[in-house]
Amino acid sequence: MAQRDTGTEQLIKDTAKRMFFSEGKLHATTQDIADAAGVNRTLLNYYFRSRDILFEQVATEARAEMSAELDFAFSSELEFKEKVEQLINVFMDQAMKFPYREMYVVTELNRTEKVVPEEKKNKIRQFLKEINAEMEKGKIKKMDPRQFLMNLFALMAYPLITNCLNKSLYSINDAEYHKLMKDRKKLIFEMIYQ
Amino acid sequence: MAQRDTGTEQLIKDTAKRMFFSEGKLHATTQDIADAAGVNRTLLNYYFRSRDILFEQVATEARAEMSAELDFAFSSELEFKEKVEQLINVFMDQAMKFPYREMYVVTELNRTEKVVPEEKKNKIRQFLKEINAEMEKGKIKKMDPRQFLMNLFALMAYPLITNCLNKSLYSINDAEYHKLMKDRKKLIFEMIYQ
DNA sequence: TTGCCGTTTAACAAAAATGTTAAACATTAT
DNA sequence: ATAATGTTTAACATTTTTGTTAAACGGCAA
Repeated sequence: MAQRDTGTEQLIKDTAKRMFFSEGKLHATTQDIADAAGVNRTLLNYYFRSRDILFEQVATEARAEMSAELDFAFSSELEFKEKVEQLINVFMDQAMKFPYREMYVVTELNRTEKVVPEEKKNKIRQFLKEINAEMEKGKIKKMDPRQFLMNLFALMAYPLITNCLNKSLYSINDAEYHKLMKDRKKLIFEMIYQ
Repeated sequence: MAQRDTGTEQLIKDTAKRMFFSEGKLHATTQDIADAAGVNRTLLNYYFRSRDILFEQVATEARAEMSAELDFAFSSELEFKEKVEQLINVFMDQAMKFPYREMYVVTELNRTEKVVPEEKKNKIRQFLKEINAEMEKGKIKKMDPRQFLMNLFALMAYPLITNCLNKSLYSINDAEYHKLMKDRKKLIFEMIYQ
């Protein structure tokens, strides 16, 4: 059998991801995506059968990619301090590429009433314990470990979500913004870890 | 002439705001809003002529409300420290009511390519100077004042945007979440101001 | 009452977005 | 070459969402 695979299916998915996650075009229609990918809209139906299936697939892969990132950092064998450092690095690099991905996943959660699988909750619980242990050791400021985690993710994700607004507010271009975000990695670490 | 004013126009706007800003239902259609408001969909056209006009009006009012909040805190006559304290209070109270409002404004900015008026940029610049002065005085940790501002807003806004996810992750209910957010005010202040 | 006028409704119309089909196209194996 | 098969396209159909119209309703003033 001839498996031709012109890469169109992947192109469509990548284009959808770029529009949703990089450009924040949350209202993109199938036509918008087809145009951006430079293909006929019918191909979206040919490859994915329906808009909903395409969108669901994109969302599922996004969740999986994020999970993989976080798991990588959460369950590495490093010391807590290095683990946090790695988490910041990995997460922010990804968030710089796909600033709206997390927001997409979050609002998707809102819309579809999906639940977080128990397995992931366990990983979080495990990490919360590690945070707590580090606090007991006096390495980081004592607080509710959940607050610590929220702080960490807030500091990483938020400035990238508000990318556009910030560039406008501070009258800076992409390059300057990029530098600001790169500097942020260190700054967040110092702020969190003190 | 008889001005009857049954309050329907306001009801529709308030319902739209609630769905967008409180419930995060960004994909709500006119029918969704009419249903939620318990009115006939035609009334949306009667009062606002078109969906776009209604949405634009809602977005404009949202921007104005946020501006008002921030101006109130930014240009008060308080000392810097108290100003920050007030900002946290005002902003977080609002963000607890309308967790998705800021995100709506931001993505709207993304979609419509609106620019931030010079007047607002000036207010920010002014505040950045104050931040800088406070750093010079050694009251707060030295860093790029823009990073300071991003930190502040990140810590305030993000956990409320990810409301749903957090409640699920930490297996907590609305009341507990509310308490967590209340505690956060103090925590953010300490973290920022140290 | 009766007519006015703002409000509300239902039925219809138009537009936008999505989905389906059949045929054209292109590559590979035979 | 040509049959087979995966890919792409255009035309059409359906569904969803939005917009319009005319008529009904209801309070109030003349």
